[in-house]
Parts: sequence; structure tokens; C-alpha cells
Amino acid sequence: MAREKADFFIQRLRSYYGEPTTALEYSSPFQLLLAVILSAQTTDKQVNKVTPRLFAQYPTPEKLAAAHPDELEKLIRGIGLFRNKARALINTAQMLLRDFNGQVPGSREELMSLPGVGRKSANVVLAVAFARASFPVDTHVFRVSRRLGLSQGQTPEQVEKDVTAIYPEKEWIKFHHLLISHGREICKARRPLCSRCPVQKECPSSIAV
DNA sequence: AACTCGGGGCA
DNA sequence: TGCCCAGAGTT
Repeated sequence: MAREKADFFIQRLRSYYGEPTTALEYSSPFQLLLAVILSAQTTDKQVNKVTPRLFAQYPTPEKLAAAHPDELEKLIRGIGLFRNKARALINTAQMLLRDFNGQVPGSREELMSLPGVGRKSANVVLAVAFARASFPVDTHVFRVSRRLGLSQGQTPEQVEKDVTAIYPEKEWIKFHHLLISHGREICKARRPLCSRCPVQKECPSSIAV
């Protein structure tokens, strides 16, 4: 039931938004982890501006763990919260070496123990690098999923459980960017543009126009 | 659950 | 300028 409803929304939203315009650029679990830490409270597009230099200058946990905070800050300046993120990157690299043999861990608990990695970021790494069914729930996914009636959860964890159940394994990724695009362009937190919405008729939360 | 952090995008 | 966030950490 929920699956059929979600499939319908996917089909309609995909024809409206098309393929994702931006996505995190990386080529290893380590790089993905760094890009995910940087992506908090900003966009993939912004992150992709700094990751090429970041990856070139700090290709390994060893190099990043020994980075000078000031130089790292300069390198990632241009995205939001760069001071916090520079600290998080260095501390995460040190923790990878100390606790995880220099490897990116594969459980949610271990990932969330890393500085700068919350539940949403941990789920991105789990889903993309480890093919685990764990839907990353950001503010857009949370709001749009509830409005479309795919979940009635009151917390991000409850919404994550519902949406993950609808799309097991890696299929979530086909849906994720659509929820985010929709949340950003039409289904906005304040004053959603329901009159332009491609699924207005089928949306249980649509505002009559 | 509410609050803080704190920089880029945009009207 | 002022207002709004594609979160995480702390209380």
C-alpha cells in the first residue's frame, strides 16, 4: 500500500524534477565520510567546491589527522560552519586511526561516535558505502514525507523507519533527491507552492487554491 | 525538546 | 540588511 503510493509519487516527481543536479563527489569511503561531514547545513554544490583540494591535500587519515587547523580552515572556507567542520575533520581522522584501524566503520553506532557525524550523515555513509537500507532523514525529507502521507512519525527516527521500510536496500537513493528537490522548490516549510505542485491532487496535505 | 553554533544564499 | 537554512552537539 505505502509502496504503491510512494511509487506513484516517485514517477510524478521524477518527471517534474528529473535527475539530481548535484551530488556529493568522492571516490572512497574515506572521501565520502569527509564530504558528508562538510555537507551539514549546506549544499552538495558548495561541498563540491572544496573537496577536490581537500582530497588532494589530505588523501589519507594520517595526513588529515596531522593537519594544521588554520590551513585546513583556509582550505574549506567558502562553506558554512567551516571552523567547526575543520575541527570535526581532524578529530574524526584521529579517531579513525586510534579506534578503527584507519578504516571507515560500518555500523551506525560507530559512525555516530565520530565528531561531526550525526544520524543523518551516518545513514548516508551506511547506505552509499555499505549498501545498507537506512534512509537519511534531513529536514526536507522529514517534512515532505509527512505531508505526502508516507509517514506519520513525530520524530526523524520514526520517519526514517517508515521510509526505509518502503524502500529497502539501495532503492532509497532513487527517491531521496526527489524529496529534497521537492522540499526546496515547491513543498517549502513556509508557504508551500501547492498551486504549482505536480502531486497536489494526490497530496493529503495540499492547501486548496 | 529546546537551544546554540555561525556562514552562504537570496530577496 | 535581514531572514532563512541540504545538522550536529550540548543541556
